[in-house]
Amino acid sequence: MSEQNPEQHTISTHVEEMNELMKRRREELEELKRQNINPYPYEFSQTNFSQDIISQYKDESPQQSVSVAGRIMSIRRMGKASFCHVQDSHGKIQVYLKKDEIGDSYETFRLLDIGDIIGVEGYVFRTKMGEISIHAKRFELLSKSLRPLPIVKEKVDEQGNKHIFDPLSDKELRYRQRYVDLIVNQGVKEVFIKRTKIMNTIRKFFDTRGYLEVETPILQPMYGGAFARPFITHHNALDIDLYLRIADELYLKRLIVGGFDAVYEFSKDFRNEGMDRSHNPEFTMLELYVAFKDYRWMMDLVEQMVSAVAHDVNGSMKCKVGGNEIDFTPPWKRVTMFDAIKEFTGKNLRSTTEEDVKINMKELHLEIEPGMSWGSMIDEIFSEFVEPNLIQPTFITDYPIEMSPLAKRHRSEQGLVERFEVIVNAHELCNAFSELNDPLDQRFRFEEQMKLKDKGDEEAQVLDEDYLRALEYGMPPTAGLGIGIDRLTMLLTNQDSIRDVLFFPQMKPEH
RNA sequence: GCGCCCAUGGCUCAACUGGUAGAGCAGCUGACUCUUAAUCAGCGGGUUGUAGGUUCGAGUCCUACUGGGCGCACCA
Repeated sequence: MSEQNPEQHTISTHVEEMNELMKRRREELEELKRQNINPYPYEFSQTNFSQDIISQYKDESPQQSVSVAGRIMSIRRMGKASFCHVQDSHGKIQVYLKKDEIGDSYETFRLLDIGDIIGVEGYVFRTKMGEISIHAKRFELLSKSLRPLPIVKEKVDEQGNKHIFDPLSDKELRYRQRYVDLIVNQGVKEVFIKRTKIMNTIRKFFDTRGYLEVETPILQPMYGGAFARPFITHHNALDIDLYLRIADELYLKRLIVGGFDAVYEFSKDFRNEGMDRSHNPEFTMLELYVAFKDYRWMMDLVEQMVSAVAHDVNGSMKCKVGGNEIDFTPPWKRVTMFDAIKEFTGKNLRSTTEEDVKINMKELHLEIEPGMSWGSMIDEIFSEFVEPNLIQPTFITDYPIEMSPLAKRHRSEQGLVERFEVIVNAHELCNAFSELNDPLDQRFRFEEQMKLKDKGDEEAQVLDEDYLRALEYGMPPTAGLGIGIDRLTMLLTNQDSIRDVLFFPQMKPEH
């Protein structure tokens, strides 16, 4: 039955689910076919973009012929002449069609709707009311739309301010049907274009320094490089379970062992955890590893890179995020974790015992959960009392060793590792350390993690024997970095939900 | 996972303490060959997320479910 003529499908299925608006459009589709107009032709030679036409128009110049293609976003019919706005990938332009000019096809235009995609050929002119428009000589239907689009109207007032009326605001519809959101909501595209620009700028920044972009496995026989519960899948032919990566860290460092000086990857990572404004089950992490460098060097690099990206994307080192203005101009403040805690709690916890910290936790009214180590309590105090206060980009350095099984012991501070995070707008933006390359210490740290795992910590890391084998061959001193691309995009585009920087955020099934 | 809030025509929203659903835009018919949130005249469109319950009567109250939002937890 696969040879059925598509013609026979047109009004067949799902008629009962259709409302009158959709039925009406199918009737128009039939009418177009009856008139021998192909509602879905194969190509159109589009030579101009709406925005270029508008920005390049000069009243004195001779008539310019143009050809644009896009979606009809509004129609104003006045008997034998009509105006409509056509939206292409760059913007919108008004089109003027009159019967004297386009003849019989004016009747075809009567069968068109908001949402239909057309191609228009004509010349550019300015209307009496002052809007640069296209006087159509000819138009062609390029795709008939069968569903009514949400109608968003806008008005530009005398001061040139745009007023949007009834924007499509239903978040569920916007996320589930992002295509509709992109069509009708101005500005949504901009966020995603910026997202790509951010990644391109980072790529350029690294490439000019000779760092190699690489790809490593997403399906891993063993997961590692972060604290998180993984997604599990199954390979039928091998009959083994595989994990979707939670990080690519251990693979990139294997490549450093293999002799690359610097490798990076934009890594789609997957973590089987709760979802909220800053967490999507799949997200994008940039990881970079550079041989013969340490975390101090990495701080300078991060400062340069992020400020370059901010400037490239927004044309300024400063950007508005919520109610704050964030200034990415280097140098950023650098403060150790313990100095930061002292600054915001008045407590010096650097040379304390586990018992001392417990007393301080109580004084600060924080709950002590069973099995909390010295390091995890310090971390808790930090996230409660320090992090919320850090708005401008700030390097927090030198973390407790328990929280960082892949980071190198601090060269001079007992119980700490050489690690930093950058906090911006009260959230972690990146995480970096001098990488642990002592294979014996790494084995010891993995074993500590395994003990936690045995105690029921589902997020403790697992011992990776092959990774240890790689380290045993010798890894040079290395600096490593991870940056959440989604969160960086949120910052630079002033979006407060990760769903607004992902085209298709994870949603529960519709029905 | 827990708590709070939300769900009404294609879209944006209304409907006082429960009285049997209304507007704007979009759509349709007609008028209009420089309009622009076009205008003018007329018309149609809803088993109010789903399933139960209370009531003479439920969009409105109750219960469960589904989906969404926010917060908390989890989140290295």
